[in-house]
Amino acid sequence: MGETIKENNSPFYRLQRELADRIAKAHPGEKLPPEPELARQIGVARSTLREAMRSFEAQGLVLRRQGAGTFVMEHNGVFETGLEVLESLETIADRSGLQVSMGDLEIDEIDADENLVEIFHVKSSTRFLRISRVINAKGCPAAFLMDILPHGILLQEEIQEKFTG
Amino acid sequence: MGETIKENNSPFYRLQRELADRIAKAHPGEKLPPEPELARQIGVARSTLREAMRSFEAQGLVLRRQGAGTFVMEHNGVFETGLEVLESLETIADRSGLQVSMGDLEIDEIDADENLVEIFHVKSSTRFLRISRVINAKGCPAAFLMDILPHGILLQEEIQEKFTG
DNA sequence: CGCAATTTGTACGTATGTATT
DNA sequence: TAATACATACGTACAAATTGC
Repeated sequence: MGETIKENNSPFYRLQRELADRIAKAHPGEKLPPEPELARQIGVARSTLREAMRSFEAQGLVLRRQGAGTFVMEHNGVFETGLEVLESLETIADRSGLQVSMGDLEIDEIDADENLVEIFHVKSSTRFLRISRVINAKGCPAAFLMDILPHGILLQEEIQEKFTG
Repeated sequence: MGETIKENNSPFYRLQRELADRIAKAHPGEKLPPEPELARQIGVARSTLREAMRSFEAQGLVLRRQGAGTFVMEHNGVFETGLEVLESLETIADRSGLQVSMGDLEIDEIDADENLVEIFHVKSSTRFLRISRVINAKGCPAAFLMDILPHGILLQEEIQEKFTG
């Protein structure tokens, strides 16, 4: 009966371990292999890989840019300032006996509008990183938080471009 | 300032709106049609439907149980953690070792746009409180934070209904 | 209790669209 | 312009959990 136990060799579990390992070993800003190749290396379909990768993106561990690639996003410096909002929220929630959790997390890139250009003193072509998330209290959406950061803070490549240009 | 949240005309967004409509019209605890049938009704593939449904589950609007079905979880109660959230943002600055100071602070009221309607599941006429601020690190603007909170909506009645039913 | 139907979960493969380089 | 790479969408098959008989 129990001979052919269904171990955790399930593709899903192995996928997450494999991905977490590769992300952990990669340096911040490093680009992961293209999805088709990475999927082939791990031994899963690309659509399956994307399902797993989606959760990593939701955790803010990677940034996927269409046409560019998937980049490792180790939190560093100012970047955590925004996300630490969540921790402090939980601290407050514990005091008041509320249950607070983070709902939808969306990370994308935007072009600087007038306000951002004025605030950060950058050119209008500058790309910004936007982190949007919903804070749920007792299962209900209670707040919508949005952080906008200069994209260069996270990707060292663009920092160099900034200095050259 | 212009709407910096999102401008989305993609067909995927239309599917989300279709789903949001179905969920809105359903009563709390009601069971949605099976995925294959619901996908057929809307006119998309089941896998596509699931992609959209995933975000709704992440927001706590629906509960999906394998083997059982997808149930509407629309508890609409939101309470007043707003002010505490604001104070917590200042706490973050103190906690991080960075020399962080708050720059421009702007507090105003806005009408819910499509995104907020979808996130908080409220009517489009609902007013929200928006707090915008600039965080300065090392003398330079490092982040732009925006918090959007419901403006005094509280319905605990429906929460109790959930426990009774 | 077992068994089968129902329903969501997982995985794959293919094709096409869109953004980036 | 062309190649690259992620995004979207569809369809299929099977696995796993739930429900009801």
